[in-house]
Amino acid sequence: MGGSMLDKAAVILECFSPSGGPYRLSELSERAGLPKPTVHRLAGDLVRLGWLERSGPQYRLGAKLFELGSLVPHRLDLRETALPFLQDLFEATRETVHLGVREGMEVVYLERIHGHEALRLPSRIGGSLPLTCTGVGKALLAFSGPELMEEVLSRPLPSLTPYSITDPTRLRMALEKIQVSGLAYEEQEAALDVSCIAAPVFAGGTTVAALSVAVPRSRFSPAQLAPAVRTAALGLSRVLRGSG
Amino acid sequence: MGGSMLDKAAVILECFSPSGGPYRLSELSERAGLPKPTVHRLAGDLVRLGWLERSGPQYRLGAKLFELGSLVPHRLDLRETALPFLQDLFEATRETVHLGVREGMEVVYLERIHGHEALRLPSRIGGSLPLTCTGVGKALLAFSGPELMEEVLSRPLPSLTPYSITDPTRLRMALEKIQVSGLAYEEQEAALDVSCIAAPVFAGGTTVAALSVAVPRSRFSPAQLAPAVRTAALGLSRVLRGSG
DNA sequence: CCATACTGTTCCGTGTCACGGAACAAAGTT
DNA sequence: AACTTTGTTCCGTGACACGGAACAGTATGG
Repeated sequence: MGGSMLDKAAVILECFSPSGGPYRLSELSERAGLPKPTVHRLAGDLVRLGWLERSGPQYRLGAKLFELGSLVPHRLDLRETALPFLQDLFEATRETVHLGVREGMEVVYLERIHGHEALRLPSRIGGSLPLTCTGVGKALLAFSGPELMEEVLSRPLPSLTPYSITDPTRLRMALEKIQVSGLAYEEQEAALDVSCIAAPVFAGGTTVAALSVAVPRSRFSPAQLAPAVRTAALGLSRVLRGSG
Repeated sequence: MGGSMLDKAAVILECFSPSGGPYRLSELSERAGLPKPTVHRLAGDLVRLGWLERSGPQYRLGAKLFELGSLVPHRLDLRETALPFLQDLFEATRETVHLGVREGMEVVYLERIHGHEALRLPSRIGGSLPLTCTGVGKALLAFSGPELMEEVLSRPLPSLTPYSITDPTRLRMALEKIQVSGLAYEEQEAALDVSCIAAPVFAGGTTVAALSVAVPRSRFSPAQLAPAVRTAALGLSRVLRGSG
């Protein structure tokens, strides 16, 4: 473990997650826990391959990774078929729209579209967050079977804000409400002053994704948003059913 | 060259570009030009790292690559700030919208948004095409300095369709028109039955990107589209000027 | 049912090339 | 100018990547 050259390269690349920011050789060496000459050599190789880029003393992730990452098949397909529905949802609400899938005990965001307003959020395309703190996550969790739900509920619940639900009993009740209504609500559990409403996307009998719309708390009006989110999720589910 | 373990791993991963489709061990071995046991061992390592995924006998690109690829900084920043303008452009035209940057003698697409209509195009997020055959490419080429233009014009011009411009003289004239008008037109040069109109995006005195709208030939009406494309490109340029 | 032609996998002796401490150079800091 | 930290080169050692060969599964078809 931690032996081969590939492992070391992977450790170096993962130093850039999630911050992505540029690092210098020494910082990389420290973060990766590898001796400096080793990082020097490997980073040089990675630059040669286009997986890292170097400007002066700064290393950053390279273009080749973007190219390869864009080809990851399951991600690509879902994103492509979902995009029109996300567009519809955006146009209907003019708010920030998300598409996410479950990966283990986390939600990974595949797409995120928004208008000119900033809306500071912890979500990022390709980034992951706890299932329990976000609208998309709760929608996924509520419809991914009781085993996973119990598994998640049995562990300490992470929190992103003071409003994140950390009490298993409260979370269980919330999830049951979601199962009944088919819609997940979230208020300031992922970011302060942001509320969110999400709906699951089904295909072939299982939950494959969820989409959501996030809005500033002041503008949050569930009655307006709920139908749009539900419509988009159902539309996407229908198309996925047809092709998959 | 072709020596170290990393190089071999890179060769294997690049087998998935641009088709992305799943491959079996033997196919990988052949495509990569590496002996079967070697690919077996390396692919196993790559799976362990999350760079590849394996379902039965099929190998495909893994989730970790998507995650890392989404963090590539220059790409991420530009995409994020451009998105609202792409949305505007999409809403104004309701047609397929592209954002691309130049990389060497090719255009790389960073974003591509569209509605429910399919519109078969060779462009793909993360994918690259010749500068000379696409609207975005021609816009980038026309505003990337005379050295690059001459360099490109001095080489054989690739073609994606029978309508792609392969005559250097004709291309030079087209580029000069683009320089004057600030808009690039393209008709069926990248895909049959698809026309396109593109505009460059400037920041800090250089051309950093271009955006375009692609429409079925039957619906192509430059007078409608040109102002929208120009507006979006100028808006994005202004914001980039402010923050870059 | 066995022959045939593939696949994917394990084995293992060989030799290469990755390794990282140490020494050096370059660039800041006080 | 003395000192600290960073980036880079060197090189002897030994771990481990290598891939041919042999084996084991799995589809085709006589």
